[in-house]
Amino acid sequence: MTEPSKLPHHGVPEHQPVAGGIAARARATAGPQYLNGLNPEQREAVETLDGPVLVLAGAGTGKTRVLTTRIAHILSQGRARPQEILSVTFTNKAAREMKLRLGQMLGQAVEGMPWLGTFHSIGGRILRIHAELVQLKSNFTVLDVDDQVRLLKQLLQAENIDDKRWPARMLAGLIDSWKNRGLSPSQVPAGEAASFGNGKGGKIYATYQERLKILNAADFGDLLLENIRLFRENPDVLRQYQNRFKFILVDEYQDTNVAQYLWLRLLSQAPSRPGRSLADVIPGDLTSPRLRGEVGSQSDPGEGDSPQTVLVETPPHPDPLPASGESEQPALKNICCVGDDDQSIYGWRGAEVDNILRFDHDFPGAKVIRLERNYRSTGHILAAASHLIAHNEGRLGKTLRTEDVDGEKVTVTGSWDSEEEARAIGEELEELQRSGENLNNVAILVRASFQMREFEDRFVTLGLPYRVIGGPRFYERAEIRDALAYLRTINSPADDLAFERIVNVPKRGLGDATVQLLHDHARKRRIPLFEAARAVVETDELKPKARGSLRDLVMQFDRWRAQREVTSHTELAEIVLDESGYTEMWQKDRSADAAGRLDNLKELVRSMEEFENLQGFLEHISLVMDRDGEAGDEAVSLMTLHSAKGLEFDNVFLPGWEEGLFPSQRTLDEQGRAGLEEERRLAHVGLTRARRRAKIYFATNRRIHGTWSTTIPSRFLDELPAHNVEITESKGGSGWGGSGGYGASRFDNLESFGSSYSTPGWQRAQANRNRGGGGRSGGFEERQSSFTSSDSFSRTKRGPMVIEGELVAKSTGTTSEFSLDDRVFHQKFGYGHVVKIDGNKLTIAFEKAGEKKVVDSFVERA
DNA sequence: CATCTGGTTATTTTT
DNA sequence: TAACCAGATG
Repeated sequence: MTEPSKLPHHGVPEHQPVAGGIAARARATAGPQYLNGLNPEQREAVETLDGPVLVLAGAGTGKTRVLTTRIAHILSQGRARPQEILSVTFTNKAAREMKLRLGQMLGQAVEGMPWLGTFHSIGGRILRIHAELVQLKSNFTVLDVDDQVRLLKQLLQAENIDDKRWPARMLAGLIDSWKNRGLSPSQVPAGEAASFGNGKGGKIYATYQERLKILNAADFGDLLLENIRLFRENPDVLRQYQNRFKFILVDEYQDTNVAQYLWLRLLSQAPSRPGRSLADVIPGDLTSPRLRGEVGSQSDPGEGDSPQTVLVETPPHPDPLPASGESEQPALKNICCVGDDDQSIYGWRGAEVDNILRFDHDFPGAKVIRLERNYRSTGHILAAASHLIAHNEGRLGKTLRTEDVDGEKVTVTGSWDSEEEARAIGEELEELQRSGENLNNVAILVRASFQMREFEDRFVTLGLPYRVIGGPRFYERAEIRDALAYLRTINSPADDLAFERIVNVPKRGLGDATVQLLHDHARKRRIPLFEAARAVVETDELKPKARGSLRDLVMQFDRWRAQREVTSHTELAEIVLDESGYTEMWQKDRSADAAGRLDNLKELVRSMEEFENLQGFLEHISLVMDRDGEAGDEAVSLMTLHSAKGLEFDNVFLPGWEEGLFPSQRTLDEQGRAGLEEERRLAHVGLTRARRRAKIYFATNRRIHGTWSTTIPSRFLDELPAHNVEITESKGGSGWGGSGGYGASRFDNLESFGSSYSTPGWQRAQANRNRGGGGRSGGFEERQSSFTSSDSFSRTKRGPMVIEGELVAKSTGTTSEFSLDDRVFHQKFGYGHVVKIDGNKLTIAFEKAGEKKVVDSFVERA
């Protein structure tokens, strides 16, 4: 996998200089080679091997480097063998990155690090080994959200719950959040359990778990939660892992949820003696005030289930030695958590910032090391980001500093509306391009994905290459899941969810009625759906058409299963996709993304090659598949702030800094101050992605859900230090009558922002504004009327704008190879025909997307 | 059983 | 506005 032949230099982060002059260099020569170039704090983080360590690693301070070097250090010091180190990350990408860097550092393949991976993949691996102890078989299926929802829908129907009022999706989210908090069905506080489906929510959660066992399946949450249950109910198993892992390393600790925290806690205790119970393993103190408050406060004190003890679950067998167990504080393992509280942006998904804030409480005697030397951004950018994040209260506090030059100031640009914003950024991008900047060094980071559309439209007209990062992950795409469902059905005939998914895809005339019949049969005879299908085909319960169709399908699957013995799994996949008519279905589909879907299917089959057999492939696919590729050609990256975490670019554009959008009104409404702080961290993450240039934008008018509304510049703008910020004029905005005046008044407004944030009146002004903002849950749209009138105004403005776009296009001077009425295909918009030609600039009427202006190199003849 | 139509609802997203 | 889904229609 990781080739030892990789260039040794490749993995060295960025442009980190050899730290701090003579002293450091002298010391560096003293230690082993791999310690060279670490600054003193990094070095301390690497060399402090004993006891709990928390490394607070600010943005761009060499976090991954510390983590990998620490592993190298442990190995080279002979403190542990590779298989004795547990090293967890959140994403596959991070795990891959670590493997890669480690391989380079050690000059060796890292196959010997079997326990380096994501929480979920490691949890899943442990679970497969001991599957029978949690009522599963080791080849259990990992369900995706789709499967979960489908299953829950069935359960809701069985309970006669109106799924209009109580959507399955909502329950899926609820169950997921319970699992994130480490709560099994019996542990969910009664009040919460009753909050869904007329009090039946908790019951359905329990039934859902039972159904999962019958289906031999686990959802993502189970990979951790069932793991925790495994450990709690089987102390000997837990002990085995406690013994094995001499060192534990955790990446992105600020993103851990309660379940992950509990899992880590269990593993990080020194192994207890055999015969002792859970009380040893989980000291009562584990239920920290935070957890107790969270779990306990939400249920009635009088409930029989005693929610307070939830986290110290009663073991299956009563503790034989409770008294002595309590007083002992079991020794803690050598656990090292790396994270940055200022980059915690996944609170809404269950991450507990508190985990990192309370680290030294949870792990007494922990050593806390701060990495504050930033090797990424220039001075002004770093100062702006630091100043901004300093407005947060719930943080451990770090001050990033750099030895780099001040560089360019952060710019703030106001525009009339979001369209002008996109235009302004488009022009800046062209300017960058002209000045020889590689577009791979440029990113546009938005708060919400709907903002991307405007940029895409603009870039398409400009012919500016861009790529969208994020969006649905590879294995989440419908075509991939369909293909997987076929393979799952072949592999395990009892996988009802998979069979149900593809029974009528492509259309075979087997609709709801047929499926319902199969369900009835299956339930009555307690057999899987597939077997029910086989049986039903023998009866005359179905209409001849459906019956024949179903018989064919059953026979096909029988044939494929037989073929499995004599064919490689990749070949089998091709055969299945072909014979089932699935490939054909997409070939016939004329929509824009059909071609892409076919590509994805090919990619899926190709990726199967890396696995031994079908079984192995299916076990890992849901955990390991992610889109990665896309390295490809030079292009501007377009993504959300969330998906930008961990990345860096020379030039970063940050549009949409407006109240309501950023910070998001919804977050503010739902999470209050905590929500605001998380939004602010998001802003901090955005700014710190930039190496050399950070450019912020806000628009005065934005269309939200189809209606125009006036917006106020984001409060985060007021929180930027005036000294490091420059107000610039929107380039796209200059030159129109009317808008200049508006722009100027905007700037008046802005003029005050720099100096006002620190003035005494600032707080009050801010409060006023907030009140105005808070009270306008409808106010966001309220101004609409005043802007319907301005709509005609802006429409007249659109005239010159379009011409401008054409001028840019004309300047390229080439004549198009297309002619009027040509039928063409565009990657994004699909099929259409040419209605106008202007140099290399085409106007195309798309079948689906309507009329668009597109540069000819972006379309091909259809 | 497939297709059409109207009502509804709008972040962020590993695994 | 637009995209998605559920129920009514052919």
